[in-house]
Amino acid sequence: MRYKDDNKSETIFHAAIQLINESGFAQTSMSKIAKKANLSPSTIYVYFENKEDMLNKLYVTVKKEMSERLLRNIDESTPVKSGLESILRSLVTLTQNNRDYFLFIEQFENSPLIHKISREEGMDLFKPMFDLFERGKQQKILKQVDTNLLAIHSYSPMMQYVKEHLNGYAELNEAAVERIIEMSWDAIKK
Amino acid sequence: MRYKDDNKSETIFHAAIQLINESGFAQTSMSKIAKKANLSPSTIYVYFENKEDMLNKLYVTVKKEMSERLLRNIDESTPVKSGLESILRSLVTLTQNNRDYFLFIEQFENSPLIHKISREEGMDLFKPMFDLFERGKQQKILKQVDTNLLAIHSYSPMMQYVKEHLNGYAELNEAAVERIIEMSWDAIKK
Amino acid sequence: MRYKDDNKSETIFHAAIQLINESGFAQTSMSKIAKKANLSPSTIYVYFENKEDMLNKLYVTVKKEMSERLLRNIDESTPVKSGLESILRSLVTLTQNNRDYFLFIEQFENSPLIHKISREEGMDLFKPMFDLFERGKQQKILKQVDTNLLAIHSYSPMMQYVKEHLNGYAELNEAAVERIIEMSWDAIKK
Amino acid sequence: MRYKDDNKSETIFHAAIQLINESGFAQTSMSKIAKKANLSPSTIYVYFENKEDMLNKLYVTVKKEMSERLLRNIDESTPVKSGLESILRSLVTLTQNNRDYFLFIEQFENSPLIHKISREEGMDLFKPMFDLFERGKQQKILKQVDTNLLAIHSYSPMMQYVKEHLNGYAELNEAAVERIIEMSWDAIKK
DNA sequence: AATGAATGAGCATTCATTCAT
DNA sequence: TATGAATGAATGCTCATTCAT
Repeated sequence: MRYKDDNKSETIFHAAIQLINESGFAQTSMSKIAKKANLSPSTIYVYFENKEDMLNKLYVTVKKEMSERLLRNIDESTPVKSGLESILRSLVTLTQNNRDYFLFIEQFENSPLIHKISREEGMDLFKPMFDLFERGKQQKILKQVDTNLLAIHSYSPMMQYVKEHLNGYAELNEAAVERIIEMSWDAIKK
Repeated sequence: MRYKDDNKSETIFHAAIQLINESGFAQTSMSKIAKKANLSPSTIYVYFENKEDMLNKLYVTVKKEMSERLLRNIDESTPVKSGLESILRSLVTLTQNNRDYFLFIEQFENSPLIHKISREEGMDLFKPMFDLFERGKQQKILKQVDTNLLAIHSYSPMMQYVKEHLNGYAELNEAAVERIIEMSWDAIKK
Repeated sequence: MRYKDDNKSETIFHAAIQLINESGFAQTSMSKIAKKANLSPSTIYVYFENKEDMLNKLYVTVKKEMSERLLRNIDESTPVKSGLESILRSLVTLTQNNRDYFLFIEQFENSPLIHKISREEGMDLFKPMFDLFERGKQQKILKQVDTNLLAIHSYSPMMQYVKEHLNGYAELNEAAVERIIEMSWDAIKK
Repeated sequence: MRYKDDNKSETIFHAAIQLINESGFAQTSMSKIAKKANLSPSTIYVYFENKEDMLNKLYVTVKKEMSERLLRNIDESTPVKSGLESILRSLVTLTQNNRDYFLFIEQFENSPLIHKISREEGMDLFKPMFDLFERGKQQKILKQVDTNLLAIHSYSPMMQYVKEHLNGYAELNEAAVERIIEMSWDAIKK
């Protein structure tokens, strides 16, 4: 008897992400994914309940992978400012080196196809970042506002910047990255 | 001979937006749109070349409508700070009163189904906002950085905040709106 | 009040024949014909009851045009042998100069879309040729067999030859035409 | 895993031929074929790429079947005259016993829906007949003309005769068959 | 007579999924 | 576990035709 093959599951993931990024979820059929992954369509159903389930698992997996790498360098002892810098610089590197993953996530960030539960699972992963800002507030380094507002002002601008570059509208630029970090800091610092 | 009915085109738009928001583009068939719009499926093809064309036209139309309303209150004489405030407050009001439009746009902001040309058409609409920041730089009120960075720090955080509320994660809150405007201003002001 | 325009009818004919020859009846829609003829689809229905009616009228008209030209040179006084020659040579010239007409006719010669009555109408047109052979039998120049058999041996081979050339399989060749006439004559002569 | 069923392919063939003969290719939808063959429409696509592909495969298959049966009785030792007789008599029998096949072939003999390559594949099958005439020329029994002309004068008249009967214009008649063979022989013999 | 808009019916095809092995 | 065959349901779209002017 053979066992489920983790490798196969990953092969499916990669095929799916590529196709979905290229042509969208609607245009990406299970057969096409199967063909790209060199499998039979029915094999996909060994690993996922159905197409929607596959998408949601894909979403959570990728999001987890990305957030772990993003937050890998910070812990409870990281100074707030250098924590912010680390996160934002990692964001730049990560998105540049994992264009596929990132585009995929963005595509579904606002889609009704992603279940609320998957979305929440994805958000929980960023808890360490929230902890960082919490700490900053306690240390009176940051503004005494809702932590979520600090988070928003921290990552949204860089996210937006990075997104514009992935879509190919301009070259990413080290000086700009530096500026954005400073500006975000100005927004949240006391 | 019968005459084309501009109304019909709008009816299709509304039916399409609602359905797409509810279940996504893939799950929204032309027949379903037709049924909701009380039309024959073939009539849709009198107004649009195909499904993709419909989506793109929808995207540009909605984006135009929204940007016009968003920027309606600013002109070349508006002081920079009150311009920013006006835009951000309008953003809040608009998205609250036009939840459908806004969710629709967000859903396709990162989709490969939207052609580059539609996306660019959409971006051009925000020129007045860029002009405002340009002016702020000349008046030495704002940081001397790339105007795009000023723009990013101005609208991304509020956009993100508003998005979280539309998705139903929290109640929108006037004090928070106030805070976000201040924080964005801190980010971009000299 | 305007009157039906014979010209328009012909314009439709030409557009239809061209499109049908290129892609077949199934692939040729009324709209496409209308577009090629620079008309509204509904205008076609002023001249024809429906698509099938149009096809049948087209068939009979073209067949009539062709048979008239084919038999134009023979009458009751034409000697049998030169009558045969005239017809067969005309067949060659006609098909070369009216490739479109000929291909169209061939395409429907065996189609269930052509009504029996149209087909019979088409056959009646060849009466003068049958008369010629009748005369040949009376004059004891031709074999005393059913006239239809004489007809068949006269035109089928040349028709086949000509057809092979229209389909582009070989260059039409004067010597061959000469041979075919001789051979057909051998087949029917006493 | 299920296994492909050659039978299924034939079932589809038969259903298709019947429907196409009755109402033409345009009027014969894949669903109708499926229904007649007691299959799901999608199953047809397991066996054929698309409707056009199905038609072409059908054409070549039927043509092959017919030509094999037509030429089954002749080989390199068959005397020319009896070879001709055998072929023409087989033609009569075959078409009478396989009306469906024959009508189908005739219907598409001049259709642009049949690809050049299918047509050529069909023509190659008649090589043995051409060999027979080649031999007749070497033995100085037949006229020293292009072999194709001999072929044309041999089968076109009988083909035409047989066609007229399949279309129901007259009863097929043994004496006439005899005559046609003689007349064709007169046309090609030295 | 002429026509652009409108449409219900239907089409070829694809799809997510299940079956049978 | 793995899979190619099979399929009912659905899809985007086109069509012949009619409507309304």
